[in-house]
Amino acid sequence: MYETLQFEHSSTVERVVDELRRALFDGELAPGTPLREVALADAIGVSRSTIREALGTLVAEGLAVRQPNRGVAVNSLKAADVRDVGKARAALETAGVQAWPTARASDKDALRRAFADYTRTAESGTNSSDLTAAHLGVHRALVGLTGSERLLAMADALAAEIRLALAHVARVRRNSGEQVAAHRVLLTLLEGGDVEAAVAELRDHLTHAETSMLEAIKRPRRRKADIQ
Amino acid sequence: MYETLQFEHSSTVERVVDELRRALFDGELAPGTPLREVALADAIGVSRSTIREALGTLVAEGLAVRQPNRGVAVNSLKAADVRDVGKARAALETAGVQAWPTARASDKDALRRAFADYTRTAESGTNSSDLTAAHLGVHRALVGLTGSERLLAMADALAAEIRLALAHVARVRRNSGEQVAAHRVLLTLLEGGDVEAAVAELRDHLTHAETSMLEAIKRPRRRKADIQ
DNA sequence: TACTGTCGGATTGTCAGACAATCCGACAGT
DNA sequence: ACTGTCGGATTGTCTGACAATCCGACAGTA
Repeated sequence: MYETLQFEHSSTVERVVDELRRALFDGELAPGTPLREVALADAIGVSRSTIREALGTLVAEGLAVRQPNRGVAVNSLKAADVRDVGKARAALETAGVQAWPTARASDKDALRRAFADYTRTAESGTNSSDLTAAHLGVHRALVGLTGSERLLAMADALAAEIRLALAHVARVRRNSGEQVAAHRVLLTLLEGGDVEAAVAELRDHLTHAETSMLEAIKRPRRRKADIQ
Repeated sequence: MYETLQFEHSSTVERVVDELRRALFDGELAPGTPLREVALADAIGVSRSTIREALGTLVAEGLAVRQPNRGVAVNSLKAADVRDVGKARAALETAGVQAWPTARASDKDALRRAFADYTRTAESGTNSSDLTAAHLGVHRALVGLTGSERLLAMADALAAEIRLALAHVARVRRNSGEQVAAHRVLLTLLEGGDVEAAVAELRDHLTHAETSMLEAIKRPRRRKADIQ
Protein backbone atom coordinates (compact mmCIF):
# COMPACT_ATOMS: atom_id res chain seq x y z
CA MET A 1 0.00 0.00 0.00
CA TYR A 2 1.01 3.62 -0.59
CA GLU A 3 3.75 2.55 -2.97
CA THR A 4 3.17 5.53 -5.22
CA LEU A 5 3.65 8.09 -2.49
CA GLN A 6 6.84 9.98 -2.17
CA PHE A 7 8.02 12.98 -0.29
CA GLU A 8 10.82 15.22 -1.39
CA HIS A 9 13.35 15.81 1.30
CA SER A 10 15.56 18.58 0.11
CA SER A 11 18.25 19.84 2.39
CA THR A 12 19.76 23.28 2.06
CA VAL A 13 22.97 21.83 0.70
CA GLU A 14 21.09 19.94 -1.97
CA ARG A 15 19.33 23.05 -3.15
CA VAL A 16 22.59 24.96 -3.25
CA VAL A 17 24.16 22.19 -5.30
CA ASP A 18 21.22 22.22 -7.69
CA GLU A 19 21.48 25.96 -8.11
CA LEU A 20 25.22 25.82 -8.75
CA ARG A 21 24.80 22.98 -11.20
CA ARG A 22 22.17 24.94 -13.05
CA ALA A 23 24.44 27.96 -13.23
CA LEU A 24 27.24 25.80 -14.57
CA PHE A 25 25.11 24.13 -17.21
CA ASP A 26 23.61 27.44 -18.25
CA GLY A 27 27.05 28.84 -18.74
CA GLU A 28 26.74 31.53 -16.10
CA LEU A 29 30.07 30.49 -14.67
CA ALA A 30 32.87 30.14 -17.16
CA PRO A 31 35.39 27.30 -16.83
CA GLY A 32 38.21 28.24 -14.54
CA THR A 33 36.10 30.68 -12.57
CA PRO A 34 37.03 30.40 -8.89
CA LEU A 35 34.15 29.58 -6.56
CA ARG A 36 34.92 31.59 -3.43
CA GLU A 37 33.34 30.32 -0.27
CA VAL A 38 32.46 33.58 1.47
CA ALA A 39 31.38 35.28 -1.71
CA LEU A 40 29.02 32.42 -2.55
CA ALA A 41 27.77 32.27 1.01
CA ASP A 42 26.89 35.95 0.89
CA ALA A 43 25.40 35.75 -2.57
CA ILE A 44 23.18 32.77 -1.87
CA GLY A 45 22.47 33.62 1.70
CA VAL A 46 23.68 30.53 3.50
CA SER A 47 26.57 29.84 5.80
CA ARG A 48 30.06 29.02 4.67
CA SER A 49 29.76 25.46 6.00
CA THR A 50 26.86 24.82 3.70
CA ILE A 51 28.65 26.26 0.68
CA ARG A 52 31.69 24.22 1.56
CA GLU A 53 29.72 21.01 1.58
CA ALA A 54 28.03 21.89 -1.69
CA LEU A 55 31.38 22.59 -3.31
CA GLY A 56 32.55 19.23 -2.06
CA THR A 57 29.83 17.39 -3.93
CA LEU A 58 30.44 19.48 -7.04
CA VAL A 59 34.05 18.42 -6.93
CA ALA A 60 33.05 14.81 -6.36
CA GLU A 61 30.88 15.04 -9.46
CA GLY A 62 33.76 16.31 -11.51
CA LEU A 63 32.08 19.63 -12.29
CA ALA A 64 34.64 21.55 -10.31
CA VAL A 65 38.20 21.00 -9.22
CA ARG A 66 39.81 21.74 -5.89
CA GLN A 67 43.37 22.82 -5.45
CA PRO A 68 44.51 22.50 -1.83
CA ASN A 69 44.54 25.83 -0.04
CA ARG A 70 43.52 27.56 -3.23
CA GLY A 71 39.88 26.74 -3.36
CA VAL A 72 37.69 25.20 -5.99
CA ALA A 73 37.13 26.42 -9.51
CA VAL A 74 34.82 25.49 -12.34
CA ASN A 75 36.33 22.56 -14.18
CA SER A 76 37.54 23.32 -17.66
CA LEU A 77 37.88 20.34 -19.93
CA LYS A 78 41.03 20.09 -21.96
CA ALA A 79 41.26 18.14 -25.18
CA ALA A 80 42.69 15.23 -23.24
CA ASP A 81 39.65 15.24 -20.99
CA VAL A 82 37.28 15.20 -23.92
CA ARG A 83 39.08 12.21 -25.34
CA ASP A 84 39.01 10.51 -21.96
CA VAL A 85 35.30 11.10 -21.56
CA GLY A 86 34.86 9.80 -25.08
CA LYS A 87 36.60 6.54 -24.25
CA ALA A 88 34.58 6.13 -21.10
CA ARG A 89 31.31 6.81 -22.88
CA ALA A 90 32.22 4.37 -25.60
CA ALA A 91 32.93 1.68 -23.05
CA LEU A 92 29.66 2.16 -21.19
CA GLU A 93 27.42 2.53 -24.18
CA THR A 94 29.02 -0.32 -26.06
CA ALA A 95 28.36 -2.47 -23.04
CA GLY A 96 24.75 -1.38 -23.18
CA VAL A 97 24.36 -2.13 -26.87
CA GLN A 98 26.02 -5.50 -26.46
CA ALA A 99 23.63 -6.28 -23.65
CA TRP A 100 20.60 -5.73 -25.86
CA PRO A 101 19.82 -9.42 -26.44
CA THR A 102 19.67 -10.05 -22.71
CA ALA A 103 18.31 -6.68 -21.64
CA ARG A 104 15.15 -6.36 -19.61
CA ALA A 105 12.05 -5.40 -21.57
CA SER A 106 11.55 -2.38 -19.36
CA ASP A 107 15.03 -1.11 -20.17
CA LYS A 108 14.46 -1.59 -23.87
CA ASP A 109 11.23 0.33 -23.55
CA ALA A 110 13.03 3.09 -21.72
CA LEU A 111 15.37 3.38 -24.68
CA ARG A 112 12.49 3.50 -27.13
CA ARG A 113 10.81 6.20 -25.08
CA ALA A 114 13.99 8.20 -24.79
CA PHE A 115 14.40 8.10 -28.54
CA ALA A 116 10.80 9.10 -29.11
CA ASP A 117 11.36 11.99 -26.75
CA TYR A 118 14.46 13.01 -28.58
CA THR A 119 12.69 12.90 -31.94
CA ARG A 120 9.83 14.97 -30.66
CA THR A 121 12.11 17.56 -29.10
CA ALA A 122 14.18 17.82 -32.27
CA GLU A 123 11.09 18.27 -34.44
CA SER A 124 9.50 20.87 -32.24
CA GLY A 125 12.70 22.85 -32.60
CA THR A 126 12.93 23.76 -28.96
CA ASN A 127 15.68 25.33 -26.97
CA SER A 128 19.09 23.80 -27.60
CA SER A 129 19.61 23.01 -23.93
CA ASP A 130 16.51 20.83 -23.95
CA LEU A 131 17.68 19.18 -27.11
CA THR A 132 21.01 18.38 -25.53
CA ALA A 133 19.23 16.92 -22.53
CA ALA A 134 17.00 14.76 -24.70
CA HIS A 135 19.98 13.61 -26.75
CA LEU A 136 21.92 12.67 -23.64
CA GLY A 137 18.82 10.86 -22.47
CA VAL A 138 19.05 8.47 -25.40
CA HIS A 139 22.67 7.70 -24.65
CA ARG A 140 21.82 7.25 -21.01
CA ALA A 141 19.15 4.75 -21.97
CA LEU A 142 21.72 2.85 -23.98
CA VAL A 143 23.78 2.37 -20.86
CA GLY A 144 20.58 1.45 -19.07
CA LEU A 145 20.37 -1.67 -21.21
CA THR A 146 23.03 -3.18 -19.00
CA GLY A 147 20.57 -3.05 -16.14
CA SER A 148 23.17 -1.71 -13.74
CA GLU A 149 22.43 1.33 -11.59
CA ARG A 150 26.10 1.88 -11.03
CA LEU A 151 26.84 2.09 -14.72
CA LEU A 152 23.94 4.50 -15.07
CA ALA A 153 25.37 6.66 -12.31
CA MET A 154 28.71 6.68 -14.08
CA ALA A 155 27.03 7.61 -17.33
CA ASP A 156 25.28 10.46 -15.56
CA ALA A 157 28.58 11.75 -14.27
CA LEU A 158 30.02 11.71 -17.76
CA ALA A 159 26.94 13.39 -19.16
CA ALA A 160 27.30 16.14 -16.58
CA GLU A 161 30.86 16.79 -17.70
CA ILE A 162 29.73 16.92 -21.28
CA ARG A 163 26.97 19.37 -20.52
CA LEU A 164 29.45 21.53 -18.66
CA ALA A 165 31.79 21.57 -21.61
CA LEU A 166 28.98 22.17 -24.07
CA ALA A 167 27.80 25.19 -22.13
CA HIS A 168 30.95 27.10 -22.95
CA VAL A 169 31.53 26.25 -26.48
CA ALA A 170 30.54 27.90 -29.69
CA ARG A 171 27.25 26.37 -30.75
CA VAL A 172 27.80 22.89 -32.06
CA ARG A 173 25.82 23.17 -35.21
CA ARG A 174 25.00 19.94 -36.81
CA ASN A 175 21.90 19.12 -38.71
CA SER A 176 19.69 17.87 -35.91
CA GLY A 177 17.55 15.93 -38.37
CA GLU A 178 20.63 14.07 -39.48
CA GLN A 179 21.51 13.41 -35.86
CA VAL A 180 18.12 11.95 -35.14
CA ALA A 181 18.43 9.79 -38.23
CA ALA A 182 21.73 8.39 -37.01
CA HIS A 183 20.12 7.36 -33.76
CA ARG A 184 17.19 5.87 -35.59
CA VAL A 185 19.59 3.69 -37.55
CA LEU A 186 21.12 2.49 -34.32
CA LEU A 187 17.74 1.68 -32.85
CA THR A 188 16.61 -0.10 -35.97
CA LEU A 189 19.72 -2.25 -36.02
CA LEU A 190 19.11 -3.19 -32.41
CA GLU A 191 15.46 -4.00 -32.97
CA GLY A 192 16.62 -6.20 -35.82
CA GLY A 193 18.98 -7.95 -33.44
CA ASP A 194 22.12 -7.01 -35.33
CA VAL A 195 24.26 -6.15 -32.34
CA GLU A 196 27.50 -6.19 -34.27
CA ALA A 197 26.33 -3.56 -36.71
CA ALA A 198 24.80 -1.52 -33.91
CA VAL A 199 28.11 -1.46 -32.08
CA ALA A 200 29.86 -0.29 -35.22
CA GLU A 201 27.25 2.39 -35.78
CA LEU A 202 27.58 3.54 -32.19
CA ARG A 203 31.34 3.71 -32.40
CA ASP A 204 31.02 5.76 -35.53
CA HIS A 205 28.54 8.13 -33.96
CA LEU A 206 30.67 8.61 -30.87
CA THR A 207 33.76 9.27 -32.93
CA HIS A 208 31.95 11.97 -34.83
CA ALA A 209 30.61 13.47 -31.64
CA GLU A 210 34.06 13.51 -30.10
CA THR A 211 35.78 15.17 -33.03
CA SER A 212 33.11 17.81 -33.27
CA MET A 213 33.46 18.46 -29.55
CA LEU A 214 37.22 18.70 -29.86
CA GLU A 215 36.72 21.05 -32.74
CA ALA A 216 34.26 23.15 -30.77
CA ILE A 217 36.48 23.32 -27.71
CA LYS A 218 39.14 25.09 -29.66
CA ARG A 219 36.94 28.10 -30.24
CA PRO A 220 35.32 28.90 -26.93
CA ARG A 221 32.34 31.20 -26.90
CA ARG A 222 33.24 34.73 -26.06
CA ARG A 223 31.98 35.73 -22.67
CA LYS A 224 32.05 38.67 -20.33
CA ALA A 225 34.51 36.88 -18.11
CA ASP A 226 37.00 36.73 -20.94
CA ILE A 227 37.38 40.42 -21.33
CA GLN A 228 37.45 41.43 -17.72
CA MET B 1 63.10 20.28 -15.07
CA TYR B 2 62.17 18.83 -11.69
CA GLU B 3 59.44 16.73 -13.27
CA THR B 4 60.10 13.83 -10.94
CA LEU B 5 59.62 15.83 -7.77
CA GLN B 6 56.45 15.61 -5.81
CA PHE B 7 55.26 16.68 -2.44
CA GLU B 8 52.49 15.06 -0.48
CA HIS B 9 49.88 17.48 0.72
CA SER B 10 47.72 15.65 3.19
CA SER B 11 44.93 17.49 4.84
CA THR B 12 43.36 16.42 8.09
CA VAL B 13 40.21 15.32 6.31
CA GLU B 14 42.20 13.15 3.95
CA ARG B 15 43.92 11.38 6.79
CA VAL B 16 40.63 10.82 8.55
CA VAL B 17 39.17 9.36 5.37
CA ASP B 18 42.18 7.08 4.98
CA GLU B 19 41.84 5.88 8.52
CA LEU B 20 38.13 5.22 8.17
CA ARG B 21 38.65 3.42 4.89
CA ARG B 22 41.30 1.25 6.49
CA ALA B 23 38.97 0.40 9.35
CA LEU B 24 36.26 -0.47 6.85
CA PHE B 25 38.49 -2.70 4.74
CA ASP B 26 39.95 -4.38 7.80
CA GLY B 27 36.49 -5.23 8.97
CA GLU B 28 36.68 -3.20 12.16
CA LEU B 29 33.35 -1.65 11.35
CA ALA B 30 30.61 -4.07 10.40
CA PRO B 31 28.15 -3.20 7.63
CA GLY B 32 25.25 -1.24 8.99
CA THR B 33 27.26 0.22 11.83
CA PRO B 34 26.25 3.84 12.31
CA LEU B 35 29.07 6.36 12.07
CA ARG B 36 28.17 9.00 14.65
CA GLU B 37 29.69 12.37 14.12
CA VAL B 38 30.44 13.42 17.67
CA ALA B 39 31.59 9.97 18.72
CA LEU B 40 34.04 9.80 15.83
CA ALA B 41 35.18 13.36 16.44
CA ASP B 42 35.98 12.50 20.04
CA ALA B 43 37.58 9.20 19.18
CA ILE B 44 39.85 10.55 16.47
CA GLY B 45 40.40 13.89 18.06
CA VAL B 46 39.23 16.25 15.37
CA SER B 47 36.29 18.58 15.09
CA ARG B 48 32.87 17.58 13.97
CA SER B 49 33.19 19.60 10.76
CA THR B 50 36.18 17.55 9.75
CA ILE B 51 34.44 14.27 10.47
CA ARG B 52 31.41 15.48 8.58
CA GLU B 53 33.45 16.21 5.49
CA ALA B 54 35.22 12.87 5.73
CA LEU B 55 31.90 11.07 5.98
CA GLY B 56 30.77 12.96 2.92
CA THR B 57 33.56 11.58 0.81
CA LEU B 58 33.00 8.10 2.19
CA VAL B 59 29.41 8.34 1.08
CA ALA B 60 30.47 9.69 -2.31
CA GLU B 61 32.72 6.65 -2.67
CA GLY B 62 29.87 4.32 -1.92
CA LEU B 63 31.49 2.89 1.19
CA ALA B 64 28.84 4.37 3.42
CA VAL B 65 25.28 5.48 3.01
CA ARG B 66 23.56 8.55 4.39
CA GLN B 67 19.95 8.68 5.45
CA PRO B 68 18.72 12.24 5.86
CA ASN B 69 18.57 13.30 9.50
CA ARG B 70 19.64 9.84 10.52
CA GLY B 71 23.29 9.95 9.78
CA VAL B 72 25.59 7.75 7.81
CA ALA B 73 26.23 4.07 8.28
CA VAL B 74 28.64 1.55 6.83
CA ASN B 75 27.24 0.34 3.54
CA SER B 76 26.10 -3.24 3.51
CA LEU B 77 25.90 -4.85 0.12
CA LYS B 78 22.81 -6.85 -0.65
CA ALA B 79 22.71 -9.59 -3.24
CA ALA B 80 21.27 -7.12 -5.73
CA ASP B 81 24.25 -4.84 -5.16
CA VAL B 82 26.70 -7.64 -5.74
CA ARG B 83 25.01 -8.44 -9.01
CA ASP B 84 25.02 -4.80 -9.96
CA VAL B 85 28.70 -4.43 -9.20
CA GLY B 86 29.28 -7.57 -11.20
CA LYS B 87 27.60 -6.13 -14.26
CA ALA B 88 29.53 -2.91 -13.94
CA ARG B 89 32.84 -4.73 -13.55
CA ALA B 90 32.06 -6.88 -16.54
CA ALA B 91 31.35 -3.83 -18.66
CA LEU B 92 34.53 -2.02 -17.69
CA GLU B 93 36.85 -4.98 -17.90
CA THR B 94 35.39 -6.25 -21.12
CA ALA B 95 36.00 -2.82 -22.57
CA GLY B 96 39.60 -3.10 -21.43
CA VAL B 97 40.11 -6.53 -22.93
CA GLN B 98 38.53 -5.46 -26.20
CA ALA B 99 40.85 -2.48 -26.28
CA TRP B 100 43.93 -4.72 -26.12
CA PRO B 101 44.81 -4.44 -29.82
CA THR B 102 44.88 -0.67 -29.66
CA ALA B 103 46.11 -0.32 -26.08
CA ARG B 104 49.22 1.68 -25.27
CA ALA B 105 52.34 -0.36 -24.64
CA SER B 106 52.69 1.17 -21.19
CA ASP B 107 49.22 0.03 -20.25
CA LYS B 108 49.90 -3.47 -21.48
CA ASP B 109 53.09 -3.49 -19.44
CA ALA B 110 51.17 -2.34 -16.41
CA LEU B 111 48.91 -5.34 -16.83
CA ARG B 112 51.86 -7.70 -17.14
CA ARG B 113 53.41 -6.23 -14.03
CA ALA B 114 50.16 -6.44 -12.10
CA PHE B 115 49.87 -10.11 -13.01
CA ALA B 116 53.48 -10.79 -12.05
CA ASP B 117 52.79 -9.10 -8.75
CA TYR B 118 49.71 -11.19 -8.22
CA THR B 119 51.58 -14.40 -9.01
CA ARG B 120 54.35 -13.53 -6.61
CA THR B 121 51.95 -12.60 -3.84
CA ALA B 122 49.99 -15.81 -4.30
CA GLU B 123 53.12 -17.96 -4.23
CA SER B 124 54.59 -16.33 -1.18
CA GLY B 125 51.35 -17.17 0.59
CA THR B 126 51.00 -13.79 2.22
CA ASN B 127 48.17 -12.24 4.09
CA SER B 128 44.81 -12.62 2.40
CA SER B 129 44.18 -8.89 2.38
CA ASP B 130 47.33 -8.36 0.32
CA LEU B 131 46.30 -11.14 -1.99
CA THR B 132 42.94 -9.51 -2.53
CA ALA B 133 44.67 -6.22 -3.27
CA ALA B 134 47.00 -7.84 -5.80
CA HIS B 135 44.12 -9.65 -7.40
CA LEU B 136 42.10 -6.48 -7.73
CA GLY B 137 45.21 -4.87 -9.15
CA VAL B 138 45.11 -7.22 -12.11
CA HIS B 139 41.50 -6.42 -12.80
CA ARG B 140 42.25 -2.74 -12.44
CA ALA B 141 45.00 -3.08 -15.02
CA LEU B 142 42.54 -4.71 -17.38
CA VAL B 143 40.40 -1.61 -17.24
CA GLY B 144 43.57 0.41 -17.66
CA LEU B 145 43.92 -1.02 -21.16
CA THR B 146 41.23 1.40 -22.25
CA GLY B 147 43.62 4.22 -21.44
CA SER B 148 40.90 6.21 -19.69
CA GLU B 149 41.51 7.68 -16.26
CA ARG B 150 37.82 8.03 -15.70
CA LEU B 151 37.17 4.36 -16.31
CA LEU B 152 40.02 3.58 -13.95
CA ALA B 153 38.46 5.77 -11.30
CA MET B 154 35.17 3.96 -11.75
CA ALA B 155 36.94 0.63 -11.47
CA ASP B 156 38.56 1.79 -8.26
CA ALA B 157 35.20 2.71 -6.83
CA LEU B 158 33.86 -0.73 -7.66
CA ALA B 159 36.94 -2.36 -6.21
CA ALA B 160 36.44 -0.44 -3.01
CA GLU B 161 32.91 -1.76 -2.70
CA ILE B 162 34.14 -5.27 -3.30
CA ARG B 163 36.82 -4.96 -0.66
CA LEU B 164 34.24 -3.66 1.77
CA ALA B 165 31.99 -6.61 1.12
CA LEU B 166 34.86 -9.07 1.26
CA ALA B 167 35.91 -7.80 4.66
CA HIS B 168 32.75 -9.07 6.26
CA VAL B 169 32.30 -12.36 4.65
CA ALA B 170 33.34 -15.83 5.61
CA ARG B 171 36.70 -16.46 4.00
CA VAL B 172 36.26 -17.01 0.30
CA ARG B 173 38.35 -20.09 -0.03
CA ARG B 174 39.28 -20.99 -3.51
CA ASN B 175 42.45 -22.57 -4.62
CA SER B 176 44.60 -19.53 -5.19
CA GLY B 177 46.85 -21.44 -7.55
CA GLU B 178 43.84 -22.22 -9.68
CA GLN B 179 42.88 -18.57 -9.57
CA VAL B 180 46.27 -17.47 -10.76
CA ALA B 181 46.11 -20.02 -13.55
CA ALA B 182 42.80 -18.62 -14.74
CA HIS B 183 44.33 -15.18 -15.01
CA ARG B 184 47.35 -16.58 -16.78
CA VAL B 185 45.07 -18.09 -19.39
CA LEU B 186 43.46 -14.72 -19.91
CA LEU B 187 46.82 -13.02 -20.30
CA THR B 188 48.07 -15.67 -22.68
CA LEU B 189 45.02 -15.33 -24.88
CA LEU B 190 45.55 -11.59 -25.00
CA GLU B 191 49.23 -11.87 -25.81
CA GLY B 192 48.22 -14.20 -28.59
CA GLY B 193 45.83 -11.58 -29.86
CA ASP B 194 42.72 -13.70 -29.44
CA VAL B 195 40.48 -11.02 -28.02
CA GLU B 196 37.28 -12.99 -28.57
CA ALA B 197 38.48 -15.89 -26.48
CA ALA B 198 39.86 -13.55 -23.85
CA VAL B 199 36.50 -11.86 -23.48
CA ALA B 200 34.83 -15.22 -23.08
CA GLU B 201 37.39 -16.27 -20.49
CA LEU B 202 36.92 -13.02 -18.62
CA ARG B 203 33.16 -13.35 -18.62
CA ASP B 204 33.53 -16.84 -17.27
CA HIS B 205 35.91 -15.75 -14.55
CA LEU B 206 33.68 -12.88 -13.49
CA THR B 207 30.63 -15.10 -13.36
CA HIS B 208 32.44 -17.50 -11.07
CA ALA B 209 33.65 -14.67 -8.90
CA GLU B 210 30.15 -13.26 -8.63
CA THR B 211 28.50 -16.51 -7.70
CA SER B 212 31.12 -17.22 -5.07
CA MET B 213 30.63 -13.74 -3.66
CA LEU B 214 26.88 -14.18 -3.61
CA GLU B 215 27.43 -17.49 -1.89
CA ALA B 216 29.76 -15.93 0.66
CA ILE B 217 27.45 -13.05 1.40
CA LYS B 218 24.81 -15.40 2.64
CA ARG B 219 26.98 -16.55 5.53
CA PRO B 220 28.49 -13.44 7.05
CA ARG B 221 31.45 -13.83 9.35
CA ARG B 222 30.48 -13.81 12.98
CA ARG B 223 31.62 -10.66 14.69
CA LYS B 224 31.48 -9.05 18.09
CA ALA B 225 28.99 -6.56 16.77
CA ASP B 226 26.58 -9.36 16.02
CA ILE B 227 26.23 -10.49 19.57
CA GLN B 228 26.06 -7.17 21.29
C1' DT C 1 67.93 42.60 -16.03
C1' DA C 2 67.13 38.63 -13.55
C1' DC C 3 66.77 36.65 -9.37
C1' DT C 4 65.71 36.47 -4.24
C1' DG C 5 63.68 37.98 0.29
C1' DT C 6 59.93 39.93 2.60
C1' DC C 7 55.43 41.82 3.69
C1' DG C 8 50.25 42.28 3.74
C1' DG C 9 45.88 40.97 2.17
C1' DA C 10 42.93 37.36 0.75
C1' DT C 11 41.37 32.79 1.23
C1' DT C 12 41.18 28.24 2.90
C1' DG C 13 41.34 24.60 6.55
C1' DT C 14 40.02 23.58 10.96
C1' DC C 15 38.09 24.38 15.31
C1' DA C 16 34.52 25.44 19.07
C1' DG C 17 30.06 26.33 20.38
C1' DA C 18 25.31 26.99 19.60
C1' DC C 19 20.42 25.87 18.47
C1' DA C 20 16.33 24.37 15.83
C1' DA C 21 14.55 20.36 13.32
C1' DT C 22 14.15 15.73 13.17
C1' DC C 23 14.12 11.13 14.62
C1' DC C 24 13.59 7.24 17.79
C1' DG C 25 12.07 4.64 21.59
C1' DA C 26 9.34 4.44 25.62
C1' DC C 27 5.40 5.13 27.88
C1' DA C 28 0.70 6.11 28.54
C1' DG C 29 -4.04 6.35 26.88
C1' DT C 30 -7.85 4.64 24.28
C1' DA D 1 -3.69 -3.21 18.70
C1' DC D 2 -3.50 1.37 17.58
C1' DT D 3 -2.61 6.43 18.57
C1' DG D 4 -0.70 10.54 21.07
C1' DT D 5 2.94 12.50 23.58
C1' DC D 6 7.36 13.28 25.72
C1' DG D 7 12.53 13.34 26.28
C1' DG D 8 16.96 12.23 24.75
C1' DA D 9 19.98 11.70 20.97
C1' DT D 10 21.58 13.17 16.63
C1' DT D 11 21.83 15.73 12.56
C1' DG D 12 21.65 20.12 9.78
C1' DT D 13 22.92 24.66 9.73
C1' DC D 14 24.72 28.90 11.50
C1' DT D 15 28.16 32.12 13.66
C1' DG D 16 32.52 33.43 14.85
C1' DA D 17 37.20 32.62 15.27
C1' DC D 18 42.17 31.87 14.06
C1' DA D 19 46.38 29.71 12.15
C1' DA D 20 48.28 28.11 7.76
C1' DT D 21 48.83 28.98 3.21
C1' DC D 22 48.96 31.36 -0.96
C1' DC D 23 49.49 35.30 -4.07
C1' DG D 24 50.99 39.62 -5.78
C1' DA D 25 53.67 43.62 -5.02
C1' DC D 26 57.55 45.68 -3.72
C1' DA D 27 62.18 46.23 -2.48
C1' DG D 28 66.92 44.52 -2.36
C1' DT D 29 70.89 42.51 -4.57
C1' DA D 30 74.12 40.53 -7.85
